[in-house]
Amino acid sequence: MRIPNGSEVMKFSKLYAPTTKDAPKDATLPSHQFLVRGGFISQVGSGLYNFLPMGKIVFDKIKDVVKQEMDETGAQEIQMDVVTPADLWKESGRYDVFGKELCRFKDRKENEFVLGPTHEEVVVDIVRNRINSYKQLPLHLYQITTKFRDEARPRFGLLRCREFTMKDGYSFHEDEVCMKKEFDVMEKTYTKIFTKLGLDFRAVDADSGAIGGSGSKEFMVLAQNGEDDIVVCQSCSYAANVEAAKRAPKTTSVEAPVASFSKFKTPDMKTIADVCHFFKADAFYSIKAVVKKAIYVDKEEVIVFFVRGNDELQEVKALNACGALDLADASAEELEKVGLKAGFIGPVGLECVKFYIDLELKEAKNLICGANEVDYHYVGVEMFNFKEERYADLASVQAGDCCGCCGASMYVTKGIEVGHIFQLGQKYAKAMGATFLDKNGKAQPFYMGCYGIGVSRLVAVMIEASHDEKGCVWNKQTAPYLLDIIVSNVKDEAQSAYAEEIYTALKKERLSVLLDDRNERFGFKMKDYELIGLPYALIVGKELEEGFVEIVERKTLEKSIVKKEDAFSKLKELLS
RNA sequence: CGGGGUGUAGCGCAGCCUGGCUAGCGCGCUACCUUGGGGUGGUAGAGGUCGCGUGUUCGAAUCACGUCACUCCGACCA
Repeated sequence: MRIPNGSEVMKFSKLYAPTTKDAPKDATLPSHQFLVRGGFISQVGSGLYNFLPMGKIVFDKIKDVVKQEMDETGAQEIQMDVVTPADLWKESGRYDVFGKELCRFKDRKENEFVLGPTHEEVVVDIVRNRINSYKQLPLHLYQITTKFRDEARPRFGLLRCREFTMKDGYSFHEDEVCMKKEFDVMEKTYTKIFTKLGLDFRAVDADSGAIGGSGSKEFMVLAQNGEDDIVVCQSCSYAANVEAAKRAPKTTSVEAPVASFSKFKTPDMKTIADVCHFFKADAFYSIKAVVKKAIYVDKEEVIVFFVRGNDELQEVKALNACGALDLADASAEELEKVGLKAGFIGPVGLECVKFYIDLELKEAKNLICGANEVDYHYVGVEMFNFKEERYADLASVQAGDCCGCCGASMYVTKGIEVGHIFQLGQKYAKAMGATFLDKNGKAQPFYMGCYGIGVSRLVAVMIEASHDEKGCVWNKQTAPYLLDIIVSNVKDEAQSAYAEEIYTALKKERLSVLLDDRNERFGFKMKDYELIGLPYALIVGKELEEGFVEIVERKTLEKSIVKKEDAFSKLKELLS
């Protein structure tokens, strides 16, 4: 039963929480195992999960935190349809761009629809022709609803589902300054939300992917099992997703292989290691060629990306540089077809394909690179005379690289994305013809921002961030109940009566408690308690005869013995 | 999308290679007894279109082909 302040009380004998000893065999992550074993969620199909009663309570609690903070900023909650006419997606141009993750279908009249993976198009449709003056701006609308993305490979339980719940907000502004202001408000708001949830997180610079726009920041919960690599500075506050990370230009103390420009025979030396060994040069002074097949809406094209020999290509950066929809590995045949000599590719004199060069190679000297001729390399290469547009940030920042802000060493860690905020600019408003009249009476496309939080994912993140080998360790903010009253032996009337009494008293105080009144053995109930992981337990057992009960803290599993008449006030203090 | 694997009771699995008794085991479930501070012990039970389809065969969970679902590694992923 849900009592008025939003907390819950329940008797375990009535609770639908099918706990199990065994986890599904595909559950590899703690959050997946414990949420299934603890009876919070159940899988219904690939990437599709049901929320059982306790999972639903946790979900609602997280949702409440998000909603409260959003409302605080003046954003207004709405609800958009999950089913969206495909025409809107064609208008924005994303119908072709979004790829197979966008689930498309037709109704009985053969009209095309999509299941919304995000709602920029719909929200623009909501405001266009209705907001028509700068006087009506800014405006921020948000929703907390179902999204569907047909993931290529759903996995990790709630962390990578096909159907999931997200809080997505969209703001409209008359100019960039106002948009940026809201962006900052959202950064602060998200910080409040994740702090309230008790998570260890960082706001990091990010790539904006298929959503588009210029500035974007991701909120990453630091967790070993994260899917994203984050670059973090050891000394200053700089942190970024590796897809967008910047660094101070790489340097080396190793002496340069000074030489005048010339061509050398390098038989069968196809790797950086081979070539550098041959010339006795550090890989820093070589140029690595990475060949990719870029996929565009209407064509495919082989493109070469050049980075330093001791760097790696960052694929997302490469993708952004060439503006393709996707990059795939190029096959040996494809290289041959366009005239590339695998193992001997270099930027000098390269004319048969489009290519990009990492920014850090600009104006570099004394380099070694392929001569675009089998078994030959150039030495003494100087990077001049390439067109400006050839240069782009392409290299992947690695652990040990120096921070671009303060120069200190940076390290790489794993994170789980729980929020992402974007400055969209006029991208969608322009594409969809959504304008307002500015102060000068001129029609302008809206400036937009968009802000997402993975609400259902957070249910799993809470556990990923807080568990032990026995099960979940919920904090008070998100626990399904705050306390489990464990009756050691329900056949002992004194124990049952005492437990019932304290349960009723706490219920009156509107504290969220669970009473384990099941006719099960003590060990069985304790295992369930530890698995479910409520913040506290009250054990009503054999010491009751002597006038004592025990309070257990889940986090430490420490037990403290208290007099039975002191338990109520002690618990009231702990749970409030 | 590329490469593997699996599908037999609610869950976890054996049986399949080498076709043939009534398809088993553990956990869970039901009833009774037992026990009552760490998933107690016992007795008796219930529960299965062997994913689906076609084929081979006297006979298919077992072999072949097809199909669907789930899943693992990788790629991908607001």
